[in-house]
Amino acid sequence: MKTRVLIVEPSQIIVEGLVHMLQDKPNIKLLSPEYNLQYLQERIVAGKPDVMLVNANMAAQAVKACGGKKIGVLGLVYQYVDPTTRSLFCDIVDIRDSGVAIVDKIVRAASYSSKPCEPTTDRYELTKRETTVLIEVAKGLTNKEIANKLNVSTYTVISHRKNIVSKTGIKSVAGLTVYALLNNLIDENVLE
Amino acid sequence: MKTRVLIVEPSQIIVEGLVHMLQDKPNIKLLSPEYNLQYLQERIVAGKPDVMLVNANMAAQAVKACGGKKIGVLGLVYQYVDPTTRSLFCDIVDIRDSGVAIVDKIVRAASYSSKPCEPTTDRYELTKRETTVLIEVAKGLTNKEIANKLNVSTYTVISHRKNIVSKTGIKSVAGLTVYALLNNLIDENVLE
DNA sequence: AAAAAAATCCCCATTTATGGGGGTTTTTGG
DNA sequence: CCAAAAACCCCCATAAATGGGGATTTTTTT
Repeated sequence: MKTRVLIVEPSQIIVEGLVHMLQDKPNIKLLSPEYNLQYLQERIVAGKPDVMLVNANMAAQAVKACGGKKIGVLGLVYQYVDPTTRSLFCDIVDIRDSGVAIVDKIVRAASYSSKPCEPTTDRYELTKRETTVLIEVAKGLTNKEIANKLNVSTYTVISHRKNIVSKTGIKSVAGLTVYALLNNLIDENVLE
Repeated sequence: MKTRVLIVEPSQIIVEGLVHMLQDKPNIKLLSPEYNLQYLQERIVAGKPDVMLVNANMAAQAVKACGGKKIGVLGLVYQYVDPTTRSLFCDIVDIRDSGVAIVDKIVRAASYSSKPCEPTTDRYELTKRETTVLIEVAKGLTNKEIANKLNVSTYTVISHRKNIVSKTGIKSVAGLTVYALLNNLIDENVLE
């Protein structure tokens, strides 16, 4: 029986590429792809995919959308993905993977789907303020500069930073920067 | 007359995607794509492309390979590309661009190619030691830790860091981390 | 072999950051 | 309205980084 695959990916190039690489495989039935998350839940109900191949940046929403259903969720990765996000997926498809490798991962994910991808537990979450502070840290501002920008005392900024560190477990500015980058909190233009 | 386009991109998915998006366009003639840089120069001589669409990570080599020839070089970008690399290209094709946008950029790049893409001048360069220090900084190590790892005194590490700052103009650890990430000096696994 | 560049090392004063502790005031959700 | 969470503020000691200033020894290039 064919594995039903739903691709969820905003890039037309990649969707086209995947479709043309997978469409004639004997053990795969491609559902028509989704380019965004808007109607994902409806698509899942209607299409009954066994496996979803999802842009890694849409990780959390996609996993939520399949809400307990037995769907193997594969992350589609362009470049950098943090371990936390990675752990949401059964497996990772890298954009540089060969066609054979991708088919292989899809088939394996389908068998995975007997145990549904349970949303990972105990995920910390940063508060609004912590997130804004993190962003400024990742932009390279000092505590004093951040304090001025946010109109609070440096004590407050330091407090938030302590919380960020204890929640994420990341101590260094470098690590926090990567974290912010990976979570799309900042982009390449931070390099003044 | 059709614009001759050479795609240089290691990812099969992306190449397939681009080929299927571009192959039937009336004003574009696709040369068979290259997946790596090995025979690029020969391919350029043989195929006489007007435009090259090149993975941005291969920027420097690709521009060098077209050595003064009148070729419009477009950078193909997955995610993050630093301004310096960006400046090597006539224009940037983002992986999320639509088919129409890509065709448009190709056509414009073809007219560009009357003035050949001259490699940017005055590029500073980090020395070997500076680069290794930068990498460790971007991994989040302290000067002391770096000194131990490299078996030099912290004074030396600090010296190197001063040089890095004066050469790159980037003062913060956050900025240096982004820089290292963009230049593929470190990868996602830095998040312990 | 001489000059230039890279790599190494040192000191000092000042600024920032870290890690620990303690709080109060707003906001938010039930 | 009340409890919990978030946001805010403060102090201290220590660690680390920054921004100046030097210097010597290796390597590399000419």
